[in-house]
Amino acid sequence: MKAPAANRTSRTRDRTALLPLSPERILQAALDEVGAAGLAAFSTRKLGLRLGCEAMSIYHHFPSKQHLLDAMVDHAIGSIEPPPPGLVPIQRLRHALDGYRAMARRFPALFPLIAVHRLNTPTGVRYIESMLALVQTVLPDPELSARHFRTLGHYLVGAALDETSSDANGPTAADPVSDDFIVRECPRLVAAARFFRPSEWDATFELGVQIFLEALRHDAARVRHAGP
Amino acid sequence: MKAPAANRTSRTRDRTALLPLSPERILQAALDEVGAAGLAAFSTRKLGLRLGCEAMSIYHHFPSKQHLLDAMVDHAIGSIEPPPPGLVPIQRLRHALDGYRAMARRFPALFPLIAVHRLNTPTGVRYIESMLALVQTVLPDPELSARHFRTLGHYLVGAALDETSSDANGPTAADPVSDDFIVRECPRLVAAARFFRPSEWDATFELGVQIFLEALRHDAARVRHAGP
DNA sequence: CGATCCAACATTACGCTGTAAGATTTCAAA
DNA sequence: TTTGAAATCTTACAGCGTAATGTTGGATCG
Repeated sequence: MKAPAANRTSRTRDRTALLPLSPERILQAALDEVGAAGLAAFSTRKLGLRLGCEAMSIYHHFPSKQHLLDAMVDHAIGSIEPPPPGLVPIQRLRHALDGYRAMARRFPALFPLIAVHRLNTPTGVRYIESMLALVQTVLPDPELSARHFRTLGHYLVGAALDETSSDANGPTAADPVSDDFIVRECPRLVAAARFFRPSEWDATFELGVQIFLEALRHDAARVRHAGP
Repeated sequence: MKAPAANRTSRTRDRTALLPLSPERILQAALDEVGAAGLAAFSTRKLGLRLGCEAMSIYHHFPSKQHLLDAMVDHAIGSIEPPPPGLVPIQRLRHALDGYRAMARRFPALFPLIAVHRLNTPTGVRYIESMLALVQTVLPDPELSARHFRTLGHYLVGAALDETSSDANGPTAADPVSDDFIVRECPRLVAAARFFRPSEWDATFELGVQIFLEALRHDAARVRHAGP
């Protein structure tokens, strides 16, 4: 009364022999799928298709789709390269900032999720701790270092979000404004557009980093001057 | 053969008499619904429930849910208060930055969408143009003003996103790290947590603004000194 | 007046989603 | 070989956006 079991069995055996399901393989496939089709189109059924299994089989390794998404974010955060140890603190901080941006560029389709995600996993808090430690090395004052760390983070997330979401991932306005309108009403925007192109992103990001590091140095000198 | 028409008709008459559907009313109800239940739970059916109509009736006023979401973002951007005109440029810019943050706090549940949204509507590009004009008033150089505008925007979005998404809206890690772990492994984070509380957000945001405005002033002076 | 037309709203239906519940298969250990 | 547990599949359900189609009530016209 049921479908031919032989067919199903053989497929299953082939799969389990060649491609046993595992959290690692599922995670990698999920990252591939999001990278290829985008966050919005990511579904357990499509992931099952990519993995060669049914959607529900995934739930044996991840209790929910949210857990899988969390694992993806965790993987991305964990993939951020630590700055090289042989440099002065402020240069290590610079590398750390570049490392975060590089992560965003490695996972552009996932980044909108990363930006909004609370980093309350071991990987996440460890990353935060390491960045905070780096800022405190440059600026030992507890309050100022905490605030600088926060504002630096805000700039980082904002910049990475802009660079990744303008890629192709963010929702596009359903009826965008015409070029005519922009040319007619926004002369400054038209003139500045030249510096908004992707080829200019590196330089613009660098300017922001420069501004923050300069402010950090300045406050560090001020604190050193005020008290021991 | 159909359901009693009298019942349906009377309900319809009551509704059209008391609450005629319109884009404005739908938009307001949508903003209320998102504010109350969050972006993730926002659906055309629930919106219909709130409006006292069927889900499909909404489509007579908005061609798709995406159009409605775009209208919400547009409304939020359009609600940003322009800075008072009687101040020196840098103080107007300061007010403009506060105005953006105030908007984010007015629409915390919607902001994750705003942050990722391309502002390519008349309202959006006009807002960009006005902010760019403000930056150029302080720093006339075309390239530097364009880059400063961008980095300022990145900081603004990052800060607002952090303040709103930590509210309650962002996805929460499915199995968060224990407090024990944090206390054991992240001494700096524990020490700094005091400055991460919501009561400290104003001061931290102000520090970031200060840093950027100081950099703007500095570059403006540099440009004035270099050429006419 | 009745006929006509149309904007506004409702109904139904389709394919998609996440996932709960239960059946089934696979495989190692006893 | 039997047993037990782990891994996978099947089925089913409620909810989603929305295409297609119905229905209705009021304005416009002869």
